[in-house]
Amino acid sequence: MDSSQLLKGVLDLAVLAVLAERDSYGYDVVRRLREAGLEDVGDASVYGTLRRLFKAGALTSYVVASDEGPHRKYYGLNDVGRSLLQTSAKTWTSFAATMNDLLKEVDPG
Amino acid sequence: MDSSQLLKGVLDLAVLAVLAERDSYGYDVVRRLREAGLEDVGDASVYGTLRRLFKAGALTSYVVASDEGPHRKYYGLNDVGRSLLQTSAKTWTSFAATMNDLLKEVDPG
DNA sequence: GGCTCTACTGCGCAATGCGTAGTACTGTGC
DNA sequence: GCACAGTACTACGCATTGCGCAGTAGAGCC
Repeated sequence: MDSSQLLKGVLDLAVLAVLAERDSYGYDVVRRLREAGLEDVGDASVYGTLRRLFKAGALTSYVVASDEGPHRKYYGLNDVGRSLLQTSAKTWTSFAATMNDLLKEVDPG
Repeated sequence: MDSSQLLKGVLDLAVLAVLAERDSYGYDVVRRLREAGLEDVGDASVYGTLRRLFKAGALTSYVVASDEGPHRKYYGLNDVGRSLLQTSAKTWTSFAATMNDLLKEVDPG
């Protein structure tokens, strides 16, 4: 199975999770997700997700000048985002539990 | 988050898992997935997945007449399917672990 | 001046789950 | 006999969303 498909519907959650820790900008979110283990995440996917979440009203946004390159567009969670994160996390956890249940009878050994 | 998106890339795995238990036909796979907790899975998605997996050479197929309705197209795992199931399960498990890691710092408690 | 790293945007594509309609067989109730 | 529900499958088109790639642009290094 192409692991990239697994991100569908979960990248939002992953992005919200890293933003919950602290405000961040696109390039940095990509780095942090990859460090967390999502090594194959595409940068365009993350930027797209940030834009989508912002458009959906879940994020605040502000621009900060940088010493080592172009300006950075920081994003942070607002109340909508925090609440979205909580409900999404619950949905994910319960879904993952269901899948693990389905799979446990499959264990090869 | 729309929980339907969570199925992306995972429905294959779920279908393979129920077929691993025993051979089954589309209508029955839908029922078993819903009983397992995937209540929102659409029937067309399952039929589509079965056709896709069959076309990919992961399933065998045979038709059986039924007493209580139209014929049933049974599907079962072959070697390719079993191996696909094993690798997909591993990929999923590791991915889920990564996500749980990301989320554990988010816990509202 | 060209190269790399940083940082973001936009375009179009591919995968896949879903809604809906359609076909068709069996059994039940009138 | 006929309408209807339950069973069982197929086909068409849509929406979502992650990705590849190209493009723009600033800062530092050679």
